[in-house]
Amino acid sequence: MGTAKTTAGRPPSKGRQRIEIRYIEDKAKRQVAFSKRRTGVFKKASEVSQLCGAHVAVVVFSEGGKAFAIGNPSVEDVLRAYDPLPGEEGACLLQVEDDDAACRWAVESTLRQAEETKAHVEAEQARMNAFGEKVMQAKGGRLFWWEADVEHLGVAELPEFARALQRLRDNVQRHVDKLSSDAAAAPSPTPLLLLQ
Amino acid sequence: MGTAKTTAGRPPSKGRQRIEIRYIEDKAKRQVAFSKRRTGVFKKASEVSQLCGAHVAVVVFSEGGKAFAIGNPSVEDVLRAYDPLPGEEGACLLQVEDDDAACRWAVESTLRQAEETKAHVEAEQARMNAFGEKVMQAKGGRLFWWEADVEHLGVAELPEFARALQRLRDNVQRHVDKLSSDAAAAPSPTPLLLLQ
DNA sequence: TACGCTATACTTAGCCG
DNA sequence: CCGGCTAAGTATAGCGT
Repeated sequence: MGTAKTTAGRPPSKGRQRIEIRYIEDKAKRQVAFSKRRTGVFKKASEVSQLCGAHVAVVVFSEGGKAFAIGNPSVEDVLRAYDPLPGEEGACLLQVEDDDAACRWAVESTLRQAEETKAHVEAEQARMNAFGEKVMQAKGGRLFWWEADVEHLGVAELPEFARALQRLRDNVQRHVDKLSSDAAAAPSPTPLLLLQ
Repeated sequence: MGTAKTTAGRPPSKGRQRIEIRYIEDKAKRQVAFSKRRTGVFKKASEVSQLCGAHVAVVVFSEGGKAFAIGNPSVEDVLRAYDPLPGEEGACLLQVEDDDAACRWAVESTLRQAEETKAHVEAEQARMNAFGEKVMQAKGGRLFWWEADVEHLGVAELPEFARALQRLRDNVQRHVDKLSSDAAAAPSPTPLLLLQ
């Protein structure tokens, strides 16, 4: 008895232990975990792709800056479809009143999207403009996108989101006011910010 | 006894059954599997990110053309790092996994690649849906769909839109309150990180 | 269509070679 | 670093609500 671990010389392996999903401080363990889990994620991704005929791309950068990627039909194709990879956007002018980092990110994305496929976007907008239906609902017969999203937001992101909405609402109000009074003036008094 | 294996009125559930990793013909099952597994992949990806401090991006297109994505620090950041911009020398070593699995789907999906061309166009639409799903709050972008709609909407429709936004904001506020009280009750130091 | 449940298949932490 | 082993933790297929 005592510490009799049984199996005399070899402990029967403690088997998988529960771990917290926090940064693994131990470098060796971290690297092993990365290797194993990266494989796991890739496998899962491939399964989704095969089982559901979905197009997927996964890109992972290790801390060492090494990149690993997998994709169906190919990483490039999927990423390109998701975002027409930047390159010739150049500088763009747009109205911005927030210097928040998140805002910049969003704006950049939006710009790329608009620049690259303005026509498609407009076509889609025309469809969404079925405002008579409701400013666009999520496709899956879900609630409005904002309702669904709010529930998925983390507590840290909510305040920022709330602020964003406030600004958006103000924007709308501005448009209302503009349309109510007059729409002949040219948009010049608006502060312009240069983003790249 | 006889066939009495049904535990009276409730079958004891067959539990998880083994399935082949091949395209699920049954549309309903396929959709369910997609939904569940997409969540699973995202979770795994986020775990790799957290545990190993790795940057990761996952983009998934459902057959319906709906896009889903997650990324740390952000999908765009990771993708941009992955794809060396013409002029911005990405000094990152690129190592594409040449796994057996990888090749397999690539081959199989090559057949669907033909239709992929069309998917490119639909991608724009999908991308916007993705934004909705992930709540990318583009604040000042002038060309974001809702903004564009606003400009095209008549005076009569704006109030309704504004109301919708108001409702949204209230929704957020409610959620914030809820999370705040929860946080106060439970001293959980981890509110919820990014990555769904 | 989206969840919740249960039994199981699958993934993987800890070790060793 | 890669691969194998074991046992325990997770993800999920099939159903029901």
